[in-house]
Amino acid sequence: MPDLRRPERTYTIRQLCIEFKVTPRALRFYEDKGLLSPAREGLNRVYNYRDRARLTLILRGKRVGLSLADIREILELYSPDDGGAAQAAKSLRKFRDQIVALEAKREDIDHALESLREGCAGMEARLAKTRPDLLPAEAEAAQAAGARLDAVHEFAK
Amino acid sequence: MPDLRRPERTYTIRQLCIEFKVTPRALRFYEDKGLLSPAREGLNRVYNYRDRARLTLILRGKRVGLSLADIREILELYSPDDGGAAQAAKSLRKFRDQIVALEAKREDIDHALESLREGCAGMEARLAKTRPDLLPAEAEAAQAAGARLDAVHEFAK
DNA sequence: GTCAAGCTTGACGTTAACGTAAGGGTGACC
DNA sequence: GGTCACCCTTACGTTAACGTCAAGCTTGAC
Repeated sequence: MPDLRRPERTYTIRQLCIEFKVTPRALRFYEDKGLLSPAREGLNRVYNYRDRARLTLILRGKRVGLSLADIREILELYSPDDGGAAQAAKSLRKFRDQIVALEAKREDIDHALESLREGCAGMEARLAKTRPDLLPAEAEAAQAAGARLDAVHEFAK
Repeated sequence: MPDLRRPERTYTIRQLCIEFKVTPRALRFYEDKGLLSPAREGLNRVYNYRDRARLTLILRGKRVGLSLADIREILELYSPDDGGAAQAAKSLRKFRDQIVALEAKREDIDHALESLREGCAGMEARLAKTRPDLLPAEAEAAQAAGARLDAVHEFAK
């Protein structure tokens, strides 16, 4: 029984599905869209280590909000199919575009987290006054840090 | 002509649409889904400062990949409609859930950015060997930092 | 030999988040 | 008084990313 991550290992569709908690339909769909292209054994799909790596990238891309089309573009950037220096220069531009877009997303997330944390602190302060018994254990730290009740209302910017 | 951000200001649907680069249809849709509820002047919608603030939150939520349903839940957390301490405790849990989810997303973005930057560096190194003339201006820094060509292939994890 | 498990390819259904067109009201301007 | 330029509602269309059957092949277990 080989290590689940040994490079020479191969996977059935179901094995990958279980590992990554997706459905066979999804994997076939990604294949349809050109994001995966596993080998075949007769009719059956056989995924190898590279396919598995691509899948992790696909799912990560999805989690950060990229469309399958975007993800496909990125995956194509990594495959040295090439087409000459002009193509490479174009790829480089796309890489940079994606980096800029993701950095913006990171900013948004940071803002959102800040708002949420403020709202959270407000809630904790409020609960601390009325029903401290309902507070989760680690909330005292937030209180000690000086949570202000009116933070609830500062949700805009 | 009042300051565009004075709290007492109101906005027509079109004004908000232009400012935030969305369509009237989108704003009406958000209203349909319970994320906005502007006042009316006859039939016409009249948005105030609070509505505008909610809209910024809605769009930010969208950019970080939340569904309108998620965003609505969060918005409801901020409105002190209340319902007692039990309700507040529930809200607090939801706040924390969202925070945890967003932190995970941040992690994903950081991973993705790392991969992209490696790929980018690989591309730059490659171009530097073949057609340095096609390189954008600031690329030398990356070269000096020791970009390795085979980084292109380390896209998995 | 047949039965269930797991694979395959269609092909139609579904949900979210709007787009788009149809039809109609109101006020301002020339 | 016609024609913009807005605004409204209703309703059907669209795209992405699958879900959900349906029908059929293979293969090991009993």
